[in-house]
Amino acid sequence: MRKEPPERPTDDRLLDVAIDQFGRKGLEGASTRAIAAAAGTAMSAITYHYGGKEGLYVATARHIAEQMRSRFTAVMANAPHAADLEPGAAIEQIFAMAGALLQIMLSAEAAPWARFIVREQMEPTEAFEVLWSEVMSPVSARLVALVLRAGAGRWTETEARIRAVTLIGQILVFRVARATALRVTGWDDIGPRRAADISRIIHANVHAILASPGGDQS
Amino acid sequence: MRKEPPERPTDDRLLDVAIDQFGRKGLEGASTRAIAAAAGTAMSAITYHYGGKEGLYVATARHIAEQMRSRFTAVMANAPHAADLEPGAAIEQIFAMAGALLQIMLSAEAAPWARFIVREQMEPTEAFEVLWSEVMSPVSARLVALVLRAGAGRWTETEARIRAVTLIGQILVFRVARATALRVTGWDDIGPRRAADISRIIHANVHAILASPGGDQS
DNA sequence: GTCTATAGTCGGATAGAC
DNA sequence: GTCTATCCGACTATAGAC
Repeated sequence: MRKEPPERPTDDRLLDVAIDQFGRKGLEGASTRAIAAAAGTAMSAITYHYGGKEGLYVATARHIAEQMRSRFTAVMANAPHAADLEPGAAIEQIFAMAGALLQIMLSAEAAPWARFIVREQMEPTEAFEVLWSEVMSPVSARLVALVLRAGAGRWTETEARIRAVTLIGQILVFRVARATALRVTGWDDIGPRRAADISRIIHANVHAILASPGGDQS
Repeated sequence: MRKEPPERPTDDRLLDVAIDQFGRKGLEGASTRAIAAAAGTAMSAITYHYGGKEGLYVATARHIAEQMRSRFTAVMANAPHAADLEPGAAIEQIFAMAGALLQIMLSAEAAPWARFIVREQMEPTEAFEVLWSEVMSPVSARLVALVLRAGAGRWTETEARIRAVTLIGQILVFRVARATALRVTGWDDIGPRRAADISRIIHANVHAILASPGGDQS
């Protein structure tokens, strides 16, 4: 009876452990010994597969970027161009993006990703460039375009960009300041039911922020 | 000509460097040798003043908590009890708190604090308890009470708490996801003028989220 | 492709001089 | 109160067997 039923490849197992360890301890805090041990292999396997600790670190960023990208493209796949949308339709698209982002942020698998990414926000390395260009840039570009359409001329480009950041912040906070969010709400965890409560309120907030005063009410 | 003009005490200099180093590298990534060297003293000074690396780490959390607490109490000092306020007045109080929080988050001195705190969010240690009880708990308790008043019965306690978290998130994002916020806005830094732009939009967002549909418009 | 063995560096803690 | 000197464990990297 093995721990890894179908015996996944060594390099994949290393990557899984690396996401967790680098996210928790950082590049310098995590040790290759501990990563290799948790992956059930020898430390030198890291050298063989990734060329060393830093190589594994960048590979980790690339893997996270790929995973998040695939989840976003699933949502944004057949979405129309922002420029072609009426303001009301743009808001609907923003609801869809916000919902998807919240779902990713609250999912258990996103926890290790988030830890890794937040570290890169504070002390960006080569890995941040990968995350930005692969995931954040396309997602934020679309969000800004949609906010601009939803504003229907009420906001400048800069104002739309700032608004986009505040929208993202409302969702990110539940992952990035999770410990605090749990204390404030008095929860010990965020299950599907509570996720729905959060989603409902963020939906209401986004609508309140973006809907034009005399516009359509969804 | 000395580097430290009035020759500040060794323990204070160690604390300053520790905030920066622990924030950037984490508890395990930062080295006592590097901290002591940057503070211009010997490593054994850490043992003498703080009992070791972990002692310095907790002392760092305590120092950050004190600094933030003093800034918040300056804002919340003569503020009336939330329960005594009309909804409109409660919103005004929330504007004041949001403005103060944003100012702290955007200040240069908050950058090292934020790095330290965000790490604690992801992997809470004993230090998180200090930060929560000294700063976050009183601030968030007041914010939740104000949101509840601003809602004037429209929201349950839980809904008010979730809303409070989303309000905080809009501000935190500019510190916690600063690297991304700068990319999205296209800025290379956030000066006073841009801080005012952000403040204005957050003000508008808070108003849109909290003001009752038929209520007073500020 | 995965392992063991080992080299060389750097970490935190501590003893003891001043 | 601050320093130097030293111990020893943990780290990354690498060579080489299989």
